[in-house]
Amino acid sequence: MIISPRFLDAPMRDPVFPGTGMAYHPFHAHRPADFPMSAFLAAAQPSFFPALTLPPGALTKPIPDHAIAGAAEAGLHPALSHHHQAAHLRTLKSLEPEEEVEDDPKVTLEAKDLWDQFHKLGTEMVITKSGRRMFPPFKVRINGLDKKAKYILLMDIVAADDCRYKFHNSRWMVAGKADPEMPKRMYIHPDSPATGEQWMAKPVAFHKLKLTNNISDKHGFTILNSMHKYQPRFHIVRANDILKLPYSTFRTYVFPETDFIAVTAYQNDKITQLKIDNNPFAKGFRDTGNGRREKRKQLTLPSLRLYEDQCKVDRDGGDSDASSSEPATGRETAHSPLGPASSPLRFGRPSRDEKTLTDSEQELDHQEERCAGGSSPGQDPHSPTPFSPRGEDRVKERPSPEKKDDYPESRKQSDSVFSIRNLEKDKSENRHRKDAESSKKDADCGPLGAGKDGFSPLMVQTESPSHFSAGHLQSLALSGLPNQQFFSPLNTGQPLFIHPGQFAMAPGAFSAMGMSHLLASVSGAGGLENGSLAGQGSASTPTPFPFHLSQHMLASQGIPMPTFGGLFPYPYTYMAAAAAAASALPTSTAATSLSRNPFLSSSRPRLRFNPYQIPVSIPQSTNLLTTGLSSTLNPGSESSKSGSRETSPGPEHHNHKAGSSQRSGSPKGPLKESINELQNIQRLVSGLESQRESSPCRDSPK
Amino acid sequence: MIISPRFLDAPMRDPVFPGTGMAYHPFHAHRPADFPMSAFLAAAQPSFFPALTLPPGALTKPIPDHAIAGAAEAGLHPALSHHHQAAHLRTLKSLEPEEEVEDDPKVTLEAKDLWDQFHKLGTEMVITKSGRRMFPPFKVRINGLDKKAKYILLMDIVAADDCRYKFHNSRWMVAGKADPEMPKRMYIHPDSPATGEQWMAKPVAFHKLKLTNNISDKHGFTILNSMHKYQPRFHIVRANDILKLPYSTFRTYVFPETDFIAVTAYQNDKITQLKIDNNPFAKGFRDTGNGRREKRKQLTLPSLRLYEDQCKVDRDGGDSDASSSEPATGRETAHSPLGPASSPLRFGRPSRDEKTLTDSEQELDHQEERCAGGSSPGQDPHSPTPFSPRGEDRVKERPSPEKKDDYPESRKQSDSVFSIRNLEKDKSENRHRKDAESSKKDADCGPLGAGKDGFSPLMVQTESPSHFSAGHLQSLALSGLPNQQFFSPLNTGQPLFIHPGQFAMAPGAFSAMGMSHLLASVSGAGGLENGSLAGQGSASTPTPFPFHLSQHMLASQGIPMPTFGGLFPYPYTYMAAAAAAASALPTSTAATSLSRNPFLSSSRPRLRFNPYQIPVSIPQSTNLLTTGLSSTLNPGSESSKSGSRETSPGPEHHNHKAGSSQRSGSPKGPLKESINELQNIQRLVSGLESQRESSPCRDSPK
DNA sequence: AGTTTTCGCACCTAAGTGATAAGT
DNA sequence: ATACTTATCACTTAGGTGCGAAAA
Repeated sequence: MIISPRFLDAPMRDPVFPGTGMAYHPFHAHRPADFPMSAFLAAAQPSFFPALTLPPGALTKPIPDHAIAGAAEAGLHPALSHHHQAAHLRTLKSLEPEEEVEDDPKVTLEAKDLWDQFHKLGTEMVITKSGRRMFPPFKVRINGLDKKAKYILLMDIVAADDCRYKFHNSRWMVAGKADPEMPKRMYIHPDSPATGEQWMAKPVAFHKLKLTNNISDKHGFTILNSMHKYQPRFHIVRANDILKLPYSTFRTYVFPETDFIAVTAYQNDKITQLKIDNNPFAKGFRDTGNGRREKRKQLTLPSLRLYEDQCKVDRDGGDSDASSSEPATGRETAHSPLGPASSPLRFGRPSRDEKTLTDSEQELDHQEERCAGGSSPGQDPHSPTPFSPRGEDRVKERPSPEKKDDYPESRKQSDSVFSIRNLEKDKSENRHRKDAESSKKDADCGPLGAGKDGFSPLMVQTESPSHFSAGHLQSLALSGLPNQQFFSPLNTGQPLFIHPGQFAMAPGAFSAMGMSHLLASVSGAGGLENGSLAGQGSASTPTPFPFHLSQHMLASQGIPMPTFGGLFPYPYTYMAAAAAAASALPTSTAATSLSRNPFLSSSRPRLRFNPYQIPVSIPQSTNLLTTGLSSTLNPGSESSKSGSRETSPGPEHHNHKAGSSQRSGSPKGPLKESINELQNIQRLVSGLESQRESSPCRDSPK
Repeated sequence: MIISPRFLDAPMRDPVFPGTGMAYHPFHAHRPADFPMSAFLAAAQPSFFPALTLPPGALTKPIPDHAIAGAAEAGLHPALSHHHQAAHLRTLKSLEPEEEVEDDPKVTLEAKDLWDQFHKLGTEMVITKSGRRMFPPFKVRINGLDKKAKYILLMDIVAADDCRYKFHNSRWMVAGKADPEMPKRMYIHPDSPATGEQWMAKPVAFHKLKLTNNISDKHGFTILNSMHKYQPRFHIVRANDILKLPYSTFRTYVFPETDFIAVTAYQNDKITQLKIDNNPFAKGFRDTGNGRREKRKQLTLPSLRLYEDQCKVDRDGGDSDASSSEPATGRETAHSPLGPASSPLRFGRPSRDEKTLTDSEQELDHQEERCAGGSSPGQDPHSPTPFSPRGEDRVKERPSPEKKDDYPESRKQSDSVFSIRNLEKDKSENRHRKDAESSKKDADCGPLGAGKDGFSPLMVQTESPSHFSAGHLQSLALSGLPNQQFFSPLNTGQPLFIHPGQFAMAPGAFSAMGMSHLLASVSGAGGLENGSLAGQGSASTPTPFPFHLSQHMLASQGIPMPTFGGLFPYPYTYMAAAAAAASALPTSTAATSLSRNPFLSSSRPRLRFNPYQIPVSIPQSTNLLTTGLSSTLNPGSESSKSGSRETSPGPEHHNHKAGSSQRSGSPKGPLKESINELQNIQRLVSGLESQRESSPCRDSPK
């Protein structure tokens, strides 16, 4: 009743793309044409649209016949899609309907070296009332999509743990339990939906996503709690319409090096300086003898390669999310002849810093400390050097700080992918990197050593049957790659029990280009607020209850839902909460994707889910479920190895702190039951035990 | 053989929306699901997308059930689109599939008064190598769409006549025959496709369209010839996918007051000053006692209401085409509580300046002069006053120059529509407006009198059967509203024989939001390049030949096709060239829509067409066909009256210079034949004689 | 008293604008 | 020399940054 066993005993296919370190997820699902459509809202109005841009040369390639297929997908009758191809002009393959080509997305983080530099220091992101961008821009390069299929790309930011932090004695410390979560919002990339070919053409940037601490934000910005740690996530959904989002498979990627602590004012001067040195908009604060830079001191590092220098290479083909004002952050597209200026090191054979997994797990008992240390190693000494040399060797060459020449490397996406493969295979080594050496020194080594630590995205793929019972909670395993000082797997097992309707989009995203309908909400099964778990009652039936959103505003970035509770007085089917993150997957290579877990990666049937929580009565309760199933890969586990867990709960992982189950704060009476149900499901799905009752953060460790 | 008679004797429905002056075009066409898809290209890549923005509050309205219908349109099975509506939440109407609701688009030009001010002086648009926006931004307000249906909105700029101009003695003079046309590009509004509701929510702006004189432009900008006169056109296409564009019905609207002469440097100081005074980006050049403004002299008009003042009212809900950098041009949206600051006068009962038609026609022999006078009345004295008072009376009141208060007026779109109706009925009057009084005086009166001259858009609607033979050339009649000094009907009968594939979009428009496929080209029938007219041979058969575009680049604004010729070595079916413009329609009110012509406006079968030329071997030859059928409304002709022309050639119009048939420069040997064929077709279709062999512009009249 | 948040500010990028002077 | 074109410039809007003082 809780969960159909078919999800568990489905035959598993090779979950791992051979040698890539990326999850291999053949996609055969047909567009859910036969899926009951339920509650969808489409009231967006075109407005204020910065226009979309296609880079020169985008169409230069021979005409893809998939265009035709695409036409069919777009609503044309397939039979009408291909006629009389001018044979002499055709440079393309076949005219057959070409149904549902399998895809196998491989995602790499752009500017990984920059992210690593920040991560070493404990990344901080300023959140303001008016909304603030993330500075190291979240940008990914994608491969392995079905060129003809349409995809919707999304991003969200979830709590990385259950702690509140404070910056004390120049380092981040846990300062208690997390505050109530803010309403979650899913940011839909404004280009969505677009074809795989389009997405793969250049790095996909999410510059338009803005962070705010304004709980009553009306722009659709992502609302965060200051002094809390967060983990951005990236989702790929194969769907040609936003309306299908709730019923589609989400493939989720997590890059542990992109976690950060939200702040209203920078705490760590090194972070500040790193931002100033790399963010072109902060150029005015650089120590270029202009005076007036008191606070900056000696932090400026002469040899530090500035991020903006890497960028600006590709002026023409901006990033896909680039808006008019994204000076340098989006410049290193592979599309450009100069190629992505972003982390060249990143593409080299990744140094294998894997295996830290085991070590990380051993740190379980230091929960609080780990919470703090995870992102603020500013003071911690781990020598980063050991790895960089090797990685560099395999790469063309270590690019000079002043490089603009990463073109050769950037151009080869295959290279980057390849590096990932190697990563996967090298996981036997475990290296501890000295965390940032204080002040300038660490900055120097950053681009080199830090650039190629073995971080890889963790991937989770779920497929939600429309009548998904209870919701399969999946945990997003974070590849807690022991980059340098990777304290331990993050408690990324954030409760992902978010209202499915919480989608946010870039300005205008919904209104135009096929996104015209506003997905105000999605249907959910079972009335959670009534105390019944979604998986029960109507939840198990494929008859979702459509519901209308009485959304109060349409923001430039999305459709913020009013806070949970009271908004959805009627029962609805939720597809499933996405995986709360499993605790960090220590193996860097294996960490690339949760899908390696045979269970999760089984190509079909997959789980569909909305990576959000089921709406609950009160905002605080949104985090009811902490994923007990931190389906982390065992250290050193090979892709093939993961297959052993197929239908059984699988090997429990040792990371105790993985999913912190149900926060004490939120679960209400009736919800408890639901939670238990969900947890059971989780266990089944993930094959991991979900015990952890206590919050990982007892209180301030100090 | 040339053209199927069914187009001619189709029963006509009331072509005119009662009292609106707008064409009434009931739309029952089903999305061409059964239309043979042929050559389509879909290779766009997401890139550099300024994000789209949805204004806060866009979703505030009750959830539209059409959202569901929209979902069905988007590719979902209709049967699956509506389920279990949560009755208690539903504020909407019915759940029925709601198929194909008729629409009746009414389009009004935004900031008409500003346009009029410029037009009086002879609008000049700077074109640069790097691309330049139009200053009075082309912006329209739309009504009467099917809220649930999806539409693609387009804009293009076609030659207004066949002349080359020079600015001599402070006035524009014809200086010979037009230079070879540049490759045409169709600009697709980046928000396309979007629902009628979305388009109607606020004025639709085309700010992102850029003009250039760089023939090798790689951005997709619209390429124009300097010193030539052009006429922007606006198109509404009911289609939910760009791929269907070539097979869809184009409803074309022409606003005569938006014509302009392309220049590389301003010639008329008054134009310069008007731009400076109204364009916020040129604020730095205003005579605000800053000194350094030598050339500006006394042109600054104290009482002149600045365009930018009108704008800025609606900060939040930007225009639909507004990008990040569109300071003031797109601010007067009706969406805003303050309402559109744009021409309030425009909405009043339009003054009936009609009837000038006859007069204009009488000026036929002064072709050269008319060419010149049409847009450069700077020196010509025609008293504008006669009309303005009346128009003002009907309007609320003449807004004060410093008004910000047009909110009350702007808010009532119904008003604007109503005014148009009146316009239509008032066409019996013909008024000559004094052209701009020289220097400041005219500027003063501009906002008043000029603001409400009877300009209305001309509308042409065609429906192209996929197997459209030869192509039905339709002429776009320009309502040569004798605003002030409307010299005469413009030779808007520009050859619209453009390659159907010449579409340009705003940056990224193609890549995302459902526009992901790039429409690189469309199919055409018959091998034009082979010397056979499209209407012949395969043209008459419904089997279009798909062809692939070997386009060399994808520009930010579109997919520029390589210049005509050599690109499409294979035969293809072209849908039909859109109307070359009929010469000016003197009647202002009648001019609102060509559809009033019974022939053109017959609701079904309508003609489908691509408002572009069939590709020809050489760029110059693109203008092979000058529309012989300048289907202009006869002066004072009522909508019902136009019905007489239905199948017969109809009353020939007196405007000799209307369609200048085949330019001497381009037509090559084999093309000649095709041209003749097309001309014949034109005659049949338009019921107008297409004689005029000689170019309207003999040479410099002076 | 200490920490965190807010606000205005100066400084930046990005891009639209006409003037000007130099080309053609 | 004329007439038009081009590049550079100063100036603008719009918006992203961190600073620093003030507020909470």
